[in-house]
Amino acid sequence: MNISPKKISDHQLEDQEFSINHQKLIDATIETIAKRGLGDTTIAQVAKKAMVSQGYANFRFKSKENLLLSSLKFLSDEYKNSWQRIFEDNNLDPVGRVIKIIENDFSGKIANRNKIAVWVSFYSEVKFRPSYLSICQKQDEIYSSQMEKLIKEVNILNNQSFLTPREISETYLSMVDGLWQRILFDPKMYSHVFCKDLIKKYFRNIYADEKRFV
Amino acid sequence: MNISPKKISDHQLEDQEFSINHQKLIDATIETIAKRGLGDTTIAQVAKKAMVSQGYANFRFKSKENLLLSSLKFLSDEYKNSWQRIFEDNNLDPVGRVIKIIENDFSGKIANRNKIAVWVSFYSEVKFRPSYLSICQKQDEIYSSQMEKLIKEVNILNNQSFLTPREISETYLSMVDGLWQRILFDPKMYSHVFCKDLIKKYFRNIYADEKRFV
DNA sequence: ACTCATATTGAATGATTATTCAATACAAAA
DNA sequence: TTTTGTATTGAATAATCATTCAATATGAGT
Repeated sequence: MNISPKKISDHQLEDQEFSINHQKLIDATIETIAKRGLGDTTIAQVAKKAMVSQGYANFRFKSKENLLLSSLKFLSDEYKNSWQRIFEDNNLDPVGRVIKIIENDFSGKIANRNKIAVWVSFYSEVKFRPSYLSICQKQDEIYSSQMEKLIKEVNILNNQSFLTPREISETYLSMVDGLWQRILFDPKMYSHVFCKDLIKKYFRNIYADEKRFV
Repeated sequence: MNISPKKISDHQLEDQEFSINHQKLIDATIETIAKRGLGDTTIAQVAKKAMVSQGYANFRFKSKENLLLSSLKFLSDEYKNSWQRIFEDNNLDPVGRVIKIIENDFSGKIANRNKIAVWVSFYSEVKFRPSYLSICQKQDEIYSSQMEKLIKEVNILNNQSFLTPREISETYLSMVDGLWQRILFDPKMYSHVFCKDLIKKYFRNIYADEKRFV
């Protein structure tokens, strides 16, 4: 892999979003990574899948690095939108929101094998590319703190005090990451139903009276 | 005629794992992946670190792919040896063994940031390289079934029946994978102590009377 | 129709890197 | 010492790819 970074300004980034080709290229990048892996993803393949010329792909994103970064940003935003909506949903009580969060984290849109493959590819490079880290980390911090806040409400309503909201929230987050990774290994065994049930059982064990965590 | 006893020549002995250079190259490969990532690891860098010529590295392992595979195998075996010993330790009661397993999974030798970086790099390629998958998967299955057996013993001794051994074991394994990944993101926050305490608290919540899970 | 600005192409370039192999160092046997 | 077989080197090769850019297409304004 041969990447020479080339920074572009925020102004340029915004401009790009209005282009159809911009999104076509990002979609093609994600598909290609999912199919061949980050290391074997070339601009030529992405451009071909997006049906533009190779030169154009590079011209549009200034560098391969920038194309990858934009793709990670896109995935990250998509995920964030999905859980943001749930945390802000006032029609649901705290437990109802927790259940929606679990279901979202193992929905077909989020926890499918292709998207997980892309996530894990980027994760694996996080140590070497600070730009990847900052995108992933910022998102994770918000998710983490929102989750903790939500669990605090559940704890109060259920008179649970042995485990702190922080502990429950951290346990949940690490289980999700771990299960996603396991879906990559063995998608049959780690079906969405299996993963959701495992996590619900974890909560049921904590909140014994809450029958919705079956 | 005096027939001297047949001697096995040095080069035959050294053929595989007995060679010093063999191990030097594997160590150098792991160090290089940890430092630069799988995608940016070149034979030239590995050879330089191992202080042999580039041509020799390739000659010895036949291909880069094979060198990577051997390195993964080495890491995998090292990990396996560490937990195998604990599962077989008859001096400890079941709970004692569980605690040792947790401590091993977050020991400096196993859960350091370099080794995790290497693991995650290989994990991320598992979907595209069946040879990686088979090495990781086989090991994981044994670990998984041993853990389940161990938890079964703990469950019986502690009259715990709401959560099945399988569920507890799967939860533990996914938490470990998730926490390892998080160590990569933020090694300060996810210290070994933090990770071990989080997991022990999980067990303490299940086995309320077992004071060793502090 | 013509001009000019922008969008897009695709072939050429240059850098990187796995792999090969002829040449050499080395060591053991004769 | 000389021979012989093996270990190791490092330079050459060939393949892959990101990146560049001169050429061309497109389309809006006049």
